[in-house]
Amino acid sequence: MTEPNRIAATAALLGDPARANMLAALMDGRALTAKELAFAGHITPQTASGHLAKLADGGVLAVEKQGRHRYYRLASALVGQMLEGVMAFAGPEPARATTWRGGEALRTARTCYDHLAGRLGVALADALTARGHVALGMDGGEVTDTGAQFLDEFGAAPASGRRVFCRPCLDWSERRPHLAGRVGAALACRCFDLGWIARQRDTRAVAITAAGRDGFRERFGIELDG
Amino acid sequence: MTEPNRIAATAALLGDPARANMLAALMDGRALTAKELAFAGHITPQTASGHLAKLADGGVLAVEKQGRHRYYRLASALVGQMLEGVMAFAGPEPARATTWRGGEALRTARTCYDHLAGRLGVALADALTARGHVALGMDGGEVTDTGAQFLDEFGAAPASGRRVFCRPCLDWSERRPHLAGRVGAALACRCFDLGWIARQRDTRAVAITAAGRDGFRERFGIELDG
DNA sequence: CCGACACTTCGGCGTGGGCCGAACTGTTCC
DNA sequence: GGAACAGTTCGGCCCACGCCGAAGTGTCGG
Repeated sequence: MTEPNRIAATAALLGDPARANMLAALMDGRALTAKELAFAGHITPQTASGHLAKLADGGVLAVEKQGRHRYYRLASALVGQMLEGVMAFAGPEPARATTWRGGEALRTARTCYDHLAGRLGVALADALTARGHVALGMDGGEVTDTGAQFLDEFGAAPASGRRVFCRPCLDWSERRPHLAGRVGAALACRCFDLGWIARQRDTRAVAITAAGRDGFRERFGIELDG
Repeated sequence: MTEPNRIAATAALLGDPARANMLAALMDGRALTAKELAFAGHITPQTASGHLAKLADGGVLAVEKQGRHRYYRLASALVGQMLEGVMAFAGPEPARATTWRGGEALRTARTCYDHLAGRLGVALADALTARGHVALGMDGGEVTDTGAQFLDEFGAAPASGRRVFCRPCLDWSERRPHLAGRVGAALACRCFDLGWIARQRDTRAVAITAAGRDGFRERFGIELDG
């Protein structure tokens, strides 16, 4: 198969509404069962089964059998980045301000594959930038020495070693880059561990707990109205 | 339209072989006429016209009328990055080494939207890294002070100002990151201006000129066998 | 003005693929 | 063992969409 045809085959996998919905549901990095994904795709389990088989066959999803359940998840970080790329382009409804179902919660805080996005995500990036802990641009980003120290203290030290880069990820609701890559993943993971944020059923939106409200204010100076 | 549906609609645009071929032809950043794109997509002009209208309508392509010609090009850098993301995932034929039509030339040196890729692209990235001019990782990259000075002398200074980041772009043939973003674009542009490389008809592969062979050896220590 | 050319629109054909109901496989739990 | 449940496979329906030939619009050149 030629290269463009592989592109087409891959894109076609993402190009069906039911599959796109299922993939969007998996963008929070969790593994879901076939039934849950059928619900996410607004289709019956039989139909979902066919779609999931195609996605797995195409290397987009990885599947893990566990008893009578089958857990599907994005096959690799490359898949997450590919979807991010499409989302960054497809972006939010152009111009005309809409409030769609559950939109406000999603805009406030959500996960983006393995890191945080939405107003919380960009606020974190802004706070770390303002304090000189990270430098972030459209093209790339980097953790400074004080930043590495801060993250270490915070318990979100990315695997140490060479220079630590932050991959920027274009936020589709805020239209600005936020922290992704290893740094973003470590930060999000630590926030979950601290109980500052919590996943919710059937949505990528995350809830900010009372502890989180305090924590984000004290450690990052972030005040989220709402 | 909900967010996943916009993802699906966008991906569906890329998910047709004829359209994927046309987009691949546009990945070198040039603007092509409808007829040229019909050839690239292996379809008749009527069919191409329909596809191009859809792509333009979806914001993927920008069109410019010029006399009786219509020049189509990728609408924005976001489109290029989206396609890069899909290509990075769809990647080369898995494992089994194939030599496809024009494959060797493409593997040696090609353009990737607005920067250089292939063996030449990663060799440039390696050379600049080895000399401490840039630091590049999977997640991000940065131009050092000596690097900024070097690029300035070379005539490929990216718009100055704040810290200069390099966006890494996963090379689908070498499976390693090479220089993209503003830095990669400036570098590629300068190499074209110097006459070190030249575009070729009907392919994204670029030819390395005699001057280029010398130049890359002298300035970057790059010796390309072949 | 008229032919050549680039490109688009229209109309009709064919097929690929999404959809679901029904039936089948495999696991869990009592 | 049998009921309940997750998930898949099968078969048939149907529509969306890609395809091209033919015809229409607009631009260039003599």
